[in-house]
Amino acid sequence: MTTTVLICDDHRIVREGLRQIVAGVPGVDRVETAASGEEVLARFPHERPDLILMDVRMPGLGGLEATRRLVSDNPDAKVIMLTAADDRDQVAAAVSHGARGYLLKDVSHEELCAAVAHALQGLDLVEPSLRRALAGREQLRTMPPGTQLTERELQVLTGMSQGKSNNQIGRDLYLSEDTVKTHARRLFRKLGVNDRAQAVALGFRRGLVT
Amino acid sequence: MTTTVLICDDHRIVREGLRQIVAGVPGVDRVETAASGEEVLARFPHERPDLILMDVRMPGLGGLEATRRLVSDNPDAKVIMLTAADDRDQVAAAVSHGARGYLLKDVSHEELCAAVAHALQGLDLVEPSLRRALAGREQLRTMPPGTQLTERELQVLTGMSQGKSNNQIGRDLYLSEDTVKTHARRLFRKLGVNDRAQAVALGFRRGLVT
DNA sequence: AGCGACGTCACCCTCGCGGGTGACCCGGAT
DNA sequence: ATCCGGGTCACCCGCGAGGGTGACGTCGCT
Repeated sequence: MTTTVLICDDHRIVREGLRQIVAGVPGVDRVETAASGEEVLARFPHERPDLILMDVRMPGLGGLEATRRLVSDNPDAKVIMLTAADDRDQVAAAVSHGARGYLLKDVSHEELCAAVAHALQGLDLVEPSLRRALAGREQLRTMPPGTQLTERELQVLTGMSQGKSNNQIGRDLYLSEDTVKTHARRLFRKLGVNDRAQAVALGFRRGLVT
Repeated sequence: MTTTVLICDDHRIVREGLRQIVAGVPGVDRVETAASGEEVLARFPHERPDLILMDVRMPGLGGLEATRRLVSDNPDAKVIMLTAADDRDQVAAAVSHGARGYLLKDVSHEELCAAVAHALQGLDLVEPSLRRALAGREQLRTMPPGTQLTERELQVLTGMSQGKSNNQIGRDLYLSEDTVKTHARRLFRKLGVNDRAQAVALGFRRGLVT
């Protein structure tokens, strides 16, 4: 039985770098690469990799959404999210979306090897420096729906990030301005912000909008 | 005489990946790595690398500002910016800041080797797919001061991206709210936007704020 | 049948935002 | 000496944004 690791990142350089490192891990027989979350979803059913290393920040389907869908369809999939050092929000979100663990992108060669080896043995990964960020993990998993942005709210936030007024957003979505304002108020509450500028900033930082 | 390439990226994985590739380029004798723009500035005078590969997106001193300062102090420095596929604004900005060229992060192994080899021969690099983005290069270089954000304006924009009101920004910077509003108006004009939400979005997209 | 989340819309009210304009000071370039 | 860019501050004005509240419909779950 062969052990396969699938690497997913939109930057070829990162893919190759990871491949070089992961290929040297004892017990890893094959290393595959994918350039997008969509590709992972499409290939997983056929290739059944034992472990997936996936970047959070990707164009199109982001790492979070890709993981959520993947794990939803394939509960046995093991996903380790790769993240920059500064997006703890995304890390917490990743775990709540079904990732088995996460790694900072600036881990050393050795740490990465060890992490992959551990993950292949079925262990979940928690980077020490960010352990506290996961203290609220259970809260995230069992978080009442009231704290996740709904589709509509995300559409309104996207409109805001494009500099549109509530009225313009309403016309785009075939809604009244008052309805847009209602969604705006609700998403402000969920994000814990007071105005659209803050919402846009937080949206960018959390990767909700691009 | 040895030929040295200095790689600068905040992610160790990317550094190692690039090192693997660049080390194989004919004519390259040494490959050094740095984790931040500050480190490059500090080490350049002593090590005098023949070529620097620098990521645009880095915490602290960004790739753009690091390049600007480096080239300002050392006009003979050769810098190639590494950029994601979607930030053309930053590419144009990079060139205007003194970079000799740029590469998309998902270039192939071969393209990267060829690019490094060319750069070491003193040629500037222009990725075909983004050549048009540089049509305005001269405009950028000779751009009248009226279109670059001033230090104050950037401070105000930063405050906006942190969700602060004009009043709060004023208190932070020891200015009156009216003065903040004046800076806000001016930076809106320069960015071509109508409100702070648009300004924040554009700021994030152009890498002016993080 | 009841409940809660979501979506839609409306009304009121307050306040900060953004635009326009004018003014003064400073420093560097011509 | 003059001009211009930048910084600082002030006034007025209109409008959109944001908060509060209430309402009604549709789901899906229990």
